[in-house]
Amino acid sequence: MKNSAELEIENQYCFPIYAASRVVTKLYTPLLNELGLTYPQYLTMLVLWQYQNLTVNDIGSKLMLESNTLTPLLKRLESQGFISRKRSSSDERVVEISLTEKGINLKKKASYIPEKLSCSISHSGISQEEMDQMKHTLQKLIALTKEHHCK
Amino acid sequence: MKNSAELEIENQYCFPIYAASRVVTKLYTPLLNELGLTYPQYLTMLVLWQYQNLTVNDIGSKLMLESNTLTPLLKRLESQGFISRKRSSSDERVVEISLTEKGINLKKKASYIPEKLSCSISHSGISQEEMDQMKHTLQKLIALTKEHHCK
DNA sequence: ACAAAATATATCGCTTGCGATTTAATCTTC
DNA sequence: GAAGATTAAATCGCAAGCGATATATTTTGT
Repeated sequence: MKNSAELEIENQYCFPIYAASRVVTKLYTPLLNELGLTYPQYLTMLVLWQYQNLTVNDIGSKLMLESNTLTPLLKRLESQGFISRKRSSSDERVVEISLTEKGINLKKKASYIPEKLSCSISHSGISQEEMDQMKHTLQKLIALTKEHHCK
Repeated sequence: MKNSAELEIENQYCFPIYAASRVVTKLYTPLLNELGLTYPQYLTMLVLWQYQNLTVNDIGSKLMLESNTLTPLLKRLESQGFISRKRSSSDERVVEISLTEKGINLKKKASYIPEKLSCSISHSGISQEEMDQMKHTLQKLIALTKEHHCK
């Protein structure tokens, strides 16, 4: 079997993104367990804390998720009592998501999470500058969604 | 509601990793569909093409996955005829994974994938240097798995 | 005004990913 | 060499994630 370096796992550029994504989720997990949230649920709460009232589509465009993922996730947040879901009266296709009192209060409990996470990350020896640079590069990658393909 | 910048989605450092990971998977998907593989299955095949014979644990340590994820995935690769699974005779706890003829042949069909992907990525305007830098940072993050926590 | 297109959400079926536990085999230690 | 610890896979249950499709509503074009 030919040994092509391009197919070696160590030479993959995308594998570290996949692996790091799972590592990050695991860093969040113990913190989020205390709030009763998963990581995608936490991201959803983040945008709701920031914008208060959003439609399913609004949330989806901020998180790059669609209704096939969000609808069940939002139903779980609803059954936990953090949000409420209501059909818009002006457009019956739209479901408006809003925070309940319990959902609003959760923000206080979540406020220390970013700090805890930066603490964890600082142990990896990644500087703020490095983190900013990485974020910038990742955002270029993310922008690829809106485009074309190579044949 | 207090508006703490740290909880704003745009200021999250980990969200881009999560989002980029899904973007990358979507870039691979049309290419891998032609081979009949998913992205995690492709990663598994990569390490098998490189090392030929590995145990479930070996694959897991290279991909940072455990048997609860790998066992079903490997059974799917087996039912597709790409690999075979056999209990080790020297240690009956161990399952040895090896490539079938069909699995070996798949490597040829996969050989053009890295090139196609770099083509896609080059459209994002990310330089090779930038990609290397990002990989390096991500690997530091990944190394956090092996550690400690912040209280 | 009415048919067709577009839009928003939901549903279905499948694969991943993982925490927790189980089962079976091997290793340690006495 | 038997008891207890360790190890390797597998199993279970659940939440994501997503392609494909369905359903309902609104918009558009004529």
